[in-house]
Amino acid sequence: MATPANQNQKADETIHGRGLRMTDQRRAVYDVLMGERDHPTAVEVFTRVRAKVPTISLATVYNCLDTLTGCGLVKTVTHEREPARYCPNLEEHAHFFCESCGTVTDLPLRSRKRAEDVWEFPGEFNISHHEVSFSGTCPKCSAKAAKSKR
Amino acid sequence: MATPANQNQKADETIHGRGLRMTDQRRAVYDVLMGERDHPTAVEVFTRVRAKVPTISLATVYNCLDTLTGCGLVKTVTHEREPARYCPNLEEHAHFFCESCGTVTDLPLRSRKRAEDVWEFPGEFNISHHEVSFSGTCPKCSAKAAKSKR
DNA sequence: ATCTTAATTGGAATAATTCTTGATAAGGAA
DNA sequence: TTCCTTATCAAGAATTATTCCAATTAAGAT
Repeated sequence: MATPANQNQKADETIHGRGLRMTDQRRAVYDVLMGERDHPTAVEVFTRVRAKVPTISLATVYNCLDTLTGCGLVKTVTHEREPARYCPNLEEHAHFFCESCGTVTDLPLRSRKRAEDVWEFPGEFNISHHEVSFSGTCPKCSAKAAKSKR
Repeated sequence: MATPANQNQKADETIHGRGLRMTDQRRAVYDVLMGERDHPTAVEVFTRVRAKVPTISLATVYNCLDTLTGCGLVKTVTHEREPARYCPNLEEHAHFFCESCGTVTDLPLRSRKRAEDVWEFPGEFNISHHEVSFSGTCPKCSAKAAKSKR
């Protein structure tokens, strides 16, 4: 069981609160994201979901991902025009993209820090969103590279 | 004259240093970016460049933008799978995307601040790049919205 | 049980970008 | 200069992620 029951119920309520239905397809997509939290692309979600709902179409996966993000249950993650990835972590965080192995890591905000304080806003900007992405090599790949160099 | 002479010479040297040539097309693309610094898309660069080099093709504009970014003379800016934009500002900075008027604003780094200090890196990550983008409404559009609401 | 509307499906359409191939042009050697 | 080699360019085809569309299916309300 990928998604804890209480999380599932909260998702249900959120969906219903918008006058929408928690269909099998939406639940399955949500479960996939809550299961392996590795920031899959739409196509990856599609192949995983088909294990549970073999008749689902890619268009529906896109639709489900849209509704889930629209409800605020899931976040869309983009990086350099690569296919969009999806993430059920609702806490404020940034992402690290490993150029070597392709993994994506969540980077939590350090306590008492705010992104808005790092850059200078020349005027009265009204911030509704921000997205921060780092890239380079992850700890595993960095270690591997250091060893092979020696 | 869009690009100051000394900037132009530096660009020449950078290009030649890589064994490449500063062709009319590359110069024209670079001039366009240094001229109106409004983060144009490839297609926007294309239409502007055609005023100077009417025979240039879109493929060449893409090629030129690639070589210029490869040489570090220009940066590619992406935001939520919208078409890539191009920016000749080489200082470290973030971008603000106005959801109302579409303009992109450079946000300089506050002195003595570092992006890496805001997020927690669980392990020995090797950072090679980072990209930070905010979105919302710019000062002009915020003011307009406030006035019309009153 | 029926009605109404939301949701799903499969395929076609779109849009940004990349690839391919042949033509052009530029710089260096003879 | 003339030739040779290689980089660059141009035009259009190809690719890829995503969205759109029209027809069917399913769910909840009456």
